[in-house]
Amino acid sequence: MRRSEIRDHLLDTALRLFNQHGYHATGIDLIIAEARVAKTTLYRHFETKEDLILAALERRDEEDRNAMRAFVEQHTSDPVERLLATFDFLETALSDKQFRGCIFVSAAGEHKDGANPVFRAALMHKRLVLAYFEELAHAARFAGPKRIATEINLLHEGAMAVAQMSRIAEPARQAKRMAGQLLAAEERSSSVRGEDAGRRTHAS
Amino acid sequence: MRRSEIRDHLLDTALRLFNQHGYHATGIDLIIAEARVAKTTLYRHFETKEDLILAALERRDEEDRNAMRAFVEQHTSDPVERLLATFDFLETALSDKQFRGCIFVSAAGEHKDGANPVFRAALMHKRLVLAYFEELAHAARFAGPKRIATEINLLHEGAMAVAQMSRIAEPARQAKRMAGQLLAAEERSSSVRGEDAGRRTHAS
DNA sequence: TTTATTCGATACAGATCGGTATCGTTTGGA
DNA sequence: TCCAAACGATACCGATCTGTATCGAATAAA
Repeated sequence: MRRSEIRDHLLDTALRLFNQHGYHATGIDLIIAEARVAKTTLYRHFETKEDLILAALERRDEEDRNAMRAFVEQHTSDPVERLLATFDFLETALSDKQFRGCIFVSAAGEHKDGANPVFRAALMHKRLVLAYFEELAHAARFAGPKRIATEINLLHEGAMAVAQMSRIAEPARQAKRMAGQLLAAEERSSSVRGEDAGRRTHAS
Repeated sequence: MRRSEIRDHLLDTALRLFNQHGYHATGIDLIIAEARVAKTTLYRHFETKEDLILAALERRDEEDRNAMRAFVEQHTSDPVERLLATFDFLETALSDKQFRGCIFVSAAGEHKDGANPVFRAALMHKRLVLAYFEELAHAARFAGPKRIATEINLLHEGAMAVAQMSRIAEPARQAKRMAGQLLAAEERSSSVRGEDAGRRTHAS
């Protein structure tokens, strides 16, 4: 394995174990055993365990948001449908047998101090996701895109929290139905091509 | 302190520290230091740390659900308003400066194995809360009380998850507005006193 | 007042934690 | 081909973890 491959492999392994057991419960010794790497090697790539956690979260942050963007954009071009398509993407995540809750929520839950770097990294991810929802809400010409985005976000968080314990993907579908109903009642400025404002959108 | 007082005091202290630092990050030594109790005393009341966690969760489970019931029932007698009043109760919880996320979600997040007793205790709490929502939805004569209850539940979970990171209580108010809007569109069987079915409920 | 129980204090056991030091081997680039 | 860097393996460090053992003092009921 080349140097960059080892680093990636370590991040993959760490993320998998963090998701499976949590952050405190996952020891360095377990990570290197699963990754089949010497302890010295790990500490040559990451100064501390916290650095490893931060690197893992940053990687997943970019991966997740890129994957959601790609999924949504190739799924539909209608701006309102794109907001709803985020729940389809969410459903694929919750459908994973290995899903054990949002790793960023768990990270924040195990590092509750607001000044903790891990907490701040998790918070940053949530802000970026919210910004994407806002971008979609803006493109859909909703009257209050910020509020719409926070509503979509709240539904996402709710679905993930419920699925964390029930271990089923249904909450994603339910959240999508709720979002569809809420969005249908929202005012939108008419588009340049004379689309109806506030028309009822169908939830796929 | 009498024996029962010590036990209660230990549970109080443990719950406070679990909420502040998490479960793994809170050591037995810290708990006994904060509770000003000898280690032998703690282990005379609880066999293991896991037993302490379970006892703490069970206590909070009953406390929380009783408090919500009491809050809701004395707040209004209208069944639909009672469903919405659960969000007012939630707001009081999120307004606490010490709120760092739902302790049951955190417990499940740190004990992710579905067979783990701590996970199961957290799951049980969530089921009982959901059952209460279902009870309220049934009393409000909604056509699909089970679905209504899971929707209310999803909004609660979403508000708590968002508030865990943003550290503000606004998500509770937003969730209430969303719930009010969703419930207003739901069909209800007319009550015996000839109340309007499906009338619009105002969100306080 | 006696007696059994519970308490606090402390020392300690054994395991595990994150992290370092050492050293021989492998490997990739100049 | 040579050399520096990165590798694996392993022993080790001090700290911390959960949990136990010991023992004298406090306490409460009979």
